[in-house]
Amino acid sequence: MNERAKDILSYLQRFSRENGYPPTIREIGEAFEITSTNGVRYYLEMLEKAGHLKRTSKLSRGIDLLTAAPKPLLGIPILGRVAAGQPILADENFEGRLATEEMFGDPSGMFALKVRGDSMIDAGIHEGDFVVVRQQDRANAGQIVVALLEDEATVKYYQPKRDRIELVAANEKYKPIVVDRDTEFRILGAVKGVLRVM
Amino acid sequence: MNERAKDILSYLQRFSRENGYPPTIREIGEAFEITSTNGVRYYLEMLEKAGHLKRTSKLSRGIDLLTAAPKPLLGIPILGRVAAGQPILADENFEGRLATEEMFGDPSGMFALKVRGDSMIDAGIHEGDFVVVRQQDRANAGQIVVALLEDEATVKYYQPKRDRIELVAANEKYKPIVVDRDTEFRILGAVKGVLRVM
DNA sequence: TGACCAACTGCACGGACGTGCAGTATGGTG
DNA sequence: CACCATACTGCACGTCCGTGCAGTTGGTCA
Repeated sequence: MNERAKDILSYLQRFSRENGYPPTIREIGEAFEITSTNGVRYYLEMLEKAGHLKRTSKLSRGIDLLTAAPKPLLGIPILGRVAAGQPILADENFEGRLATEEMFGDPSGMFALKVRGDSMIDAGIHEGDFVVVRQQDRANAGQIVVALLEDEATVKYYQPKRDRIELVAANEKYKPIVVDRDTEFRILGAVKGVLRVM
Repeated sequence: MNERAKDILSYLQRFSRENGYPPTIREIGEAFEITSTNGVRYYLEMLEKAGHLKRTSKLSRGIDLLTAAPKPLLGIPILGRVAAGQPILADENFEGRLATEEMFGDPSGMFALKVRGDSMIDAGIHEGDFVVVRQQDRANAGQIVVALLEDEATVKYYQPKRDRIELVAANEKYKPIVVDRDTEFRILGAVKGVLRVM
């Protein structure tokens, strides 16, 4: 695949993005000063063989781009070592991207809650933070869970005992909440992350 | 705009997404069992007047969708009050979505760093957390900044004094770092958020 | 110098496609 | 019951568009 073919491919991508539909053979020809439709077809066949697009025969604008344009760099770059002198966003520093998708995986079955109160402050969860929760109705001992206690959702450490469940705060000021069998209680999910916006 | 028009609009969106180009009038007609092309045109005009699309006359597949299909639900839903009985992910609870784009705005000029050490633990920034940083070379007193001190990046409170700068930790164990005029020092950015994955 | 290939031109054909106009079934409203 | 709007049908017209085939141009290599 030569330079001109690549130019045509990126033209196809730009045209599709701007117009919402791909160009016709003749429109491509105009853009590249190819007067014959077969001059264009020559390149389209080339691009199709190279796997960059799929054509539907006899269909106007039947060009389906397979190599989508690279995403506009979603997310915030994560940097590793930052040394003096070199620009911060240099490639050597780059370690990945911060995007909720990447960090927490499939968002279905996940939700977030804004934290009220300071009961989990020793776990680094402050008032106003968002906790990222994976929906589940069971949890392991010691996990931080979101639980529903008499119509209110709370974030606490989960400590099941023989005959009861204790919900322990991460703050000396608060005593553990003891949940016995008679209390309406439900685990909503396990805390998988914390996000704070300042 | 009626129900059928909405159906047609979402068909247009699905078709475009799946094929890379919008359908022709006749293709729409087939999908909705409208035998006359003018039956379809009737709806296209309606949708165009309602501002959902723009048509280029005399052009095959000249449909430009303006109301883009809702994104495939990027991000994690943020819930407000969660009450017993009703399903967690009910609409009434929904308060927005957790996505780095939405929370921190334009990602250009932003970066993230993994925190080492416990010097900011009282500010709820723990070892292993990511701090989200907006690149800037100045900061206000009291802001948490990422600063470059002799080839090492540190996260601290920024406290400028008359003749020196103090970088204060949020942990009793550490004394403020005093930066005088002779020390190589640079502010990399201001901390705008914290993200922890557990 | 002649064979060969890449990169086209030129043209005709037929079907796909948008447009315009006229007409109609259906269901409400005064 | 007439009147009107909605939601179409039916058809002809012209042009847009992809296809097929034949031919040309310029460069390279033996």
